[in-house]
Amino acid sequence: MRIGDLTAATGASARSLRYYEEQGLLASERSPGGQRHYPDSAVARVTLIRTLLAAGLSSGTIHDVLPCISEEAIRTPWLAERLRTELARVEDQISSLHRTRDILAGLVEQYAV
Amino acid sequence: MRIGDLTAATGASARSLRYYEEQGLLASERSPGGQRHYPDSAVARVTLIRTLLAAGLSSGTIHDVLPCISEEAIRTPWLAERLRTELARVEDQISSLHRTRDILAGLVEQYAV
DNA sequence: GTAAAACCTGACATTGACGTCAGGGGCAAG
DNA sequence: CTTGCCCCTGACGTCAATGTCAGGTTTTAC
Repeated sequence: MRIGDLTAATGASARSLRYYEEQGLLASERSPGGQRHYPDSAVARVTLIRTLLAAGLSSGTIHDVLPCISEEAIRTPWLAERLRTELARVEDQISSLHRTRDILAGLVEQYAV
Repeated sequence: MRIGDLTAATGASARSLRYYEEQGLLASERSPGGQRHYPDSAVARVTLIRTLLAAGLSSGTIHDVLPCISEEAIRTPWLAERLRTELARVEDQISSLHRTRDILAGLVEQYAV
């Protein structure tokens, strides 16, 4: 599939897809004319990238962590540590969001009276 | 208390506190010489602001929503709707983070073997 | 073969919550 | 009264993901 198809399938803009590639998150092959060509698996890949981005992981972090998701990759203890760090960060963020939700929910309830 | 005390008490930089004030999130009185002076309640206020910012609310949104937390404020249906919108957004974000956590936790588990 | 649609690279613009620096005052202690 | 520290405003810098525009090439459809 070409880049337009991938934007349609994922909702990510062409600009974003090129950016993901530039950051080493997404691979593409090129047609003789230089146009990007993606395998079908790219749809899932992009979706995953966007999920992680939405969770606040930086593209750099995703770059470090993603290869070991798709390819069976380098299992260094450094990477394991990195994963644990990110996991802790995400869990902190979840607790913080729970507090915020409670604050907002409390307000909404007040206004429902 | 002066701005330095408030930074010490909250962890927010002086720059941030001035920014919050500029955005209408935080009030201060001024000494004759023009220096900011805060009541003790400002500590809780700043903490709350930071919690909401960390949850991804913009300063504009917080500005719309905060008054009704501290002061007993204008209960317009518009505000109620706004609160519900933000609540929904935060809950979406929580689900998204749960997915991310599961992805990361799965990876961490793999590496624990 | 030609027009239209899709794509390319490269570069500058944007947004939000700050950092940081410059140049200048306020204020308590000695 | 001056020294040293805290504070002021204003303005420009930053960072990350993305928008956007320009100018040119490739692919598709007829």
